[in-house]
Amino acid sequence: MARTLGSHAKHTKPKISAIALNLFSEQGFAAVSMRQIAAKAGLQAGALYNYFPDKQTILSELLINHMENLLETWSAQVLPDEPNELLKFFVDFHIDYHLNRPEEVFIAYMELRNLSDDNFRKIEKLRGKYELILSKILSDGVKEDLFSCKDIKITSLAIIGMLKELNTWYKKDGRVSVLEVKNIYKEIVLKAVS
Amino acid sequence: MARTLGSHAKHTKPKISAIALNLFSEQGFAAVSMRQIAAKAGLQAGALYNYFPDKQTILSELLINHMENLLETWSAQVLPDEPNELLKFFVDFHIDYHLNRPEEVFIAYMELRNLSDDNFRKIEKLRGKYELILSKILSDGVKEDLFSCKDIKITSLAIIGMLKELNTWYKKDGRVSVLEVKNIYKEIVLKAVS
DNA sequence: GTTTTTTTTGAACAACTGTTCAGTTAAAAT
DNA sequence: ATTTTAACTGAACAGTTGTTCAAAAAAAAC
Repeated sequence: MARTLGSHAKHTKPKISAIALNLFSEQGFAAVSMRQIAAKAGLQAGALYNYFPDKQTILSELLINHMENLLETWSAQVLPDEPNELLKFFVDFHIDYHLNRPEEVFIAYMELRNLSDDNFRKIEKLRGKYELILSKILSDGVKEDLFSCKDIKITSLAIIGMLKELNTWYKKDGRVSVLEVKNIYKEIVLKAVS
Repeated sequence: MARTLGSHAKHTKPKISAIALNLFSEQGFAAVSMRQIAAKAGLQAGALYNYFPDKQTILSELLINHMENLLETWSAQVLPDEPNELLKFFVDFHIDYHLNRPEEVFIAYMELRNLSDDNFRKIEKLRGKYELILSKILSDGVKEDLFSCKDIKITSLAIIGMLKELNTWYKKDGRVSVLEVKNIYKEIVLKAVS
């Protein structure tokens, strides 16, 4: 067998992705050049085209992987049955997952307009799935008369929006620990649907 | 008196700002060129430099004006005394103001990294002032034993984050009216600090 | 050690970038 | 009607952009 496709690529492609993620989140997609990415990877710009057909694909792969990874990680969790506990679990999970991936969160939020229509729809679909997880938790809770809210879909979006905001200001070495922040948010969320 | 400085500029400068706002919010600061802005204003790129010393200043003026305008508009409101009513008033105000200015909100969120350190600090300061409005409402309510929350600053950020999220999905011709959305959010916010 | 295949280079392409500025146009002031 | 001044043009500058591709290098397979 000849040298298998990507014998080196196995190392190089993820490296490029990681560097691109870092640069995109720092400077924005449009402000980062292929030469910049290549330089940090120890390559010439042309070499990037062995791994990605164009610049946009580097971004869309990052975004799609991020969302798919989020959903897969959720699926792997062992969930509590009781709606109150499950809602708290969701808040903890969301905060943990996102605070540990600030760069992905940032570009997922900012760079959607740089995607092709196709890739944009893919992301929207994945995002919808995630929102549905929370909507399901809320509607189950409402059915059991444990939660109360005027509109489940909007409440889901509001809660996720509130959680996302965390990423824009939270600093690990700040005034409050992750544990404290989680407790504060869990209290707010639980009261919001009470 | 000779032709006063800006006799024409009075029309042209706001026009440039409006066009830039539109383009920045659509494509992002880095992706928009001076020639693009100029073309939409019926000018050559060079003419823009009669009104702005550089590209970044177009952006920073937009952002600073947006925040100052927000604070001034708030100051001009006649506020209710009672904390519950005041909090509801704040939610209504925020939603009204921001849903009517989607482009400003978008760039205020996305393009901070394109500012110089100086301008960035200015924006942060203005933002802090706005957060303080909500913090004050909450702490007054807590004093009167009407509200309860673990951490006033974080709760303020969480609420503002939740309200901001609205701008990312709300469509005027969608399933729910602005009035309904406001009511839903007011209920969530009031319960969250109960 | 030779062949085969993958990976990378480096130059080239045509277009675009923010910004400057001498020179032109047009409008207001006299 | 003439002067003064603001507004704008259009070309130029020096650099960067995403992308392509023949040729070279490097690594695996035989």
